[in-house]
Amino acid sequence: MNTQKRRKATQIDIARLAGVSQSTVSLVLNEDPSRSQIPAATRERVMDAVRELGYTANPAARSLKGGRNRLLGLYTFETVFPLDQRDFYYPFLAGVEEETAERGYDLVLFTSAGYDQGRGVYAGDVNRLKVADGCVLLGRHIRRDDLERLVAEDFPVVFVGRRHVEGGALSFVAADYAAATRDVVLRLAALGHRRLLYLAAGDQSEPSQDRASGYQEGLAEAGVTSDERIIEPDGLTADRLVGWLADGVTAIVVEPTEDDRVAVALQEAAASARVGIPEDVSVALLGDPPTWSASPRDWAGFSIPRTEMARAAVDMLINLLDGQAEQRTLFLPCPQVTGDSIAPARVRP
Amino acid sequence: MNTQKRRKATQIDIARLAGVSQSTVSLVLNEDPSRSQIPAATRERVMDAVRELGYTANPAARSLKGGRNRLLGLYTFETVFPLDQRDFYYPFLAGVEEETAERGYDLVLFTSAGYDQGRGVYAGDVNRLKVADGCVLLGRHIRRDDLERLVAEDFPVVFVGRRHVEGGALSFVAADYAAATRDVVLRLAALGHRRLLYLAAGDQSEPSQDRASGYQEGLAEAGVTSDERIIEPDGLTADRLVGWLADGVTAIVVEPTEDDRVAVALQEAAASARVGIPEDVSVALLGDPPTWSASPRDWAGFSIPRTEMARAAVDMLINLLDGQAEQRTLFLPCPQVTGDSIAPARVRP
DNA sequence: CACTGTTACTGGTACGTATTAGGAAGATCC
DNA sequence: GGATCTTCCTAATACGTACCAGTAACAGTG
Repeated sequence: MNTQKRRKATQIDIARLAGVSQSTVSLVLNEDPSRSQIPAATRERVMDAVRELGYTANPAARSLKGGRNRLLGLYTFETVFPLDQRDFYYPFLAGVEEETAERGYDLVLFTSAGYDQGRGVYAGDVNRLKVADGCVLLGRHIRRDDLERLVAEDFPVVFVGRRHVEGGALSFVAADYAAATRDVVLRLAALGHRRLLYLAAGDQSEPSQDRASGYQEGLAEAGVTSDERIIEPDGLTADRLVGWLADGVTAIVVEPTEDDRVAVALQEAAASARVGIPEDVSVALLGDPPTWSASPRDWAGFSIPRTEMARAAVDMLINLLDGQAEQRTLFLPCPQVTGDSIAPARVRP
Repeated sequence: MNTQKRRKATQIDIARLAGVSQSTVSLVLNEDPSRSQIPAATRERVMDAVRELGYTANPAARSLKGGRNRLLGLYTFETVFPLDQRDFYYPFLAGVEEETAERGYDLVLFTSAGYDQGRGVYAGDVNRLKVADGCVLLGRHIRRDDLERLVAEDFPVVFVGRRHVEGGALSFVAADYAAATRDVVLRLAALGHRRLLYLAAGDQSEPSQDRASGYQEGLAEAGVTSDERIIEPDGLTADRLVGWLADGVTAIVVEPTEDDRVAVALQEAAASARVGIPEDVSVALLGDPPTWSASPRDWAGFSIPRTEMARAAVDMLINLLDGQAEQRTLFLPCPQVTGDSIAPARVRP
């Protein structure tokens, strides 16, 4: 049946069998059949040979010729499949995968797993990502130096999320946290809240900055003058919650953290202090709610269009590759979520 | 700073910059540094040039030449990130990713997304997988023809799960469903059950076959002669359940399906018929329980070592690549799960 | 019959890498 | 001072494909 040597059939084998040249085989296989220069008879002969030998083109050779791989990279600064954070990453991954597939590319997964063993972006001064035509970047705990170096090398790269780099030329697709946060503040103001509390994560990442500036913007716009801004790492106790309410706070705006511990702690504090949400205090979440919470609820706030961000990033990357654009930044709107955790401010006695 | 022309640097560029030949560059990059023929001085010069130009090997050229990419493929016959099945696939993906990363490979994700648009393994006669050194395969709804073609081409491939192919030479890492199912039957027999009901999915996939044969084996070994084997697509009603019990069935063995509808339907039927599990009937699940069930419970049965399977598959694939083995099949044991859904058979009145 | 045009192909080369065979220069030995 | 051996490097080639330039054969035209 088959030859002993299991070498793969090449166009040359086809050519020999069909009694034509390799060039002719290539033409038959690639030329548009409708307006071809190859007559039907020859075409048939070649295709018969193709079928007989079970020929399939070698993509390596093909892309070697074309200069492109049709491979897109996905580099994550954290492990791609962290079981405890799957809900956070899943939509991003799904979006990247879908868009990549639709565009006819394949995806190379890079992880910084084993960074200490030299498996970051640069493995021994060599940029691993370069096996791909370009790369989508993702992750909360980024390495600034890696990013800067990538940008300096100007390897085509798009970050999912706003990230700033000294050189200044990092393309990204981000969620418009500023606008969404401002809108949350306006919603609360419209409900009569005049004294807000902002529970921030306390880091200086770009997403935090964007939310903070949107918050300020909202305060100014709504004419809400009173404002407490508190960085709360852990000690979010029932006592403190009660204290804030006594101070006149009627609504709390919570920035989500990686493990959502602030939101969860707040919920627990409220429960143990018998403070009703939203009866006694309104709570808005600046992002998606924790899905793994023991007592899930329908938080008001906004949601992050993760899948769309990822798809847009892939789209942008491919445009970069095609030379359609130099460097771009794109902000996607975050839909407001109505939820049931905010209510009109109670008239103070 | 950077060249205007954004062509990727090649070994020839390095060679020119370092004042050596392309061959020398290749030697420096590939030769084992310890016992190399290239003196340290030259080596340094070349490496400096490599760093300066940010050179990375072109994987297409490399694999065209027959060399290695350090890229492993992961081909899934379904989309990799289907949100509704995430719990099924997640452990596999995690296992593949971990093992791949640990071995110093990167992962290329191939998806059949848009199979209808001609994006299977063979997109227009091109075996896309070939950009990788080898490939791990995964999925429930496989395409036999694609598999056969892959095996015929003898591209290095390992399936996660037992799959049979006409040619007969498909390597795989599978869960030992037969042994695990036999053990489940023996457990039930030890509890005094003499009349079992087997709810099978009704397809002829290899996993189904393995479970079925293990079931028969268990029956024979335990001397349980009475046995009902029923294919139940949908109409699993409370009435039928009651009927089975009236017939003397004391235990039900359920084969999991993709959407776990059989298990869920059984649970609902039992609830509405006020049949207690395990008081009135014991139920064992031949696989992991549905995680998204409305009323989750601790099913007895066995669990599928998904992550281990995936890791073992990657390991096997790398061994194949290194020429350590020709073709291998490996069965991993499935740990029995005690659960609370089985109990001693009630003595019949 | 010389001419132009068309049809149906083929030769040759480039893509970037790995590898083999071998060459030039110097060192070592007698 | 030749012979032999090392050391360090290069030329050449192969991998499989795509595509350009070209050619041989033949048909049509005047």
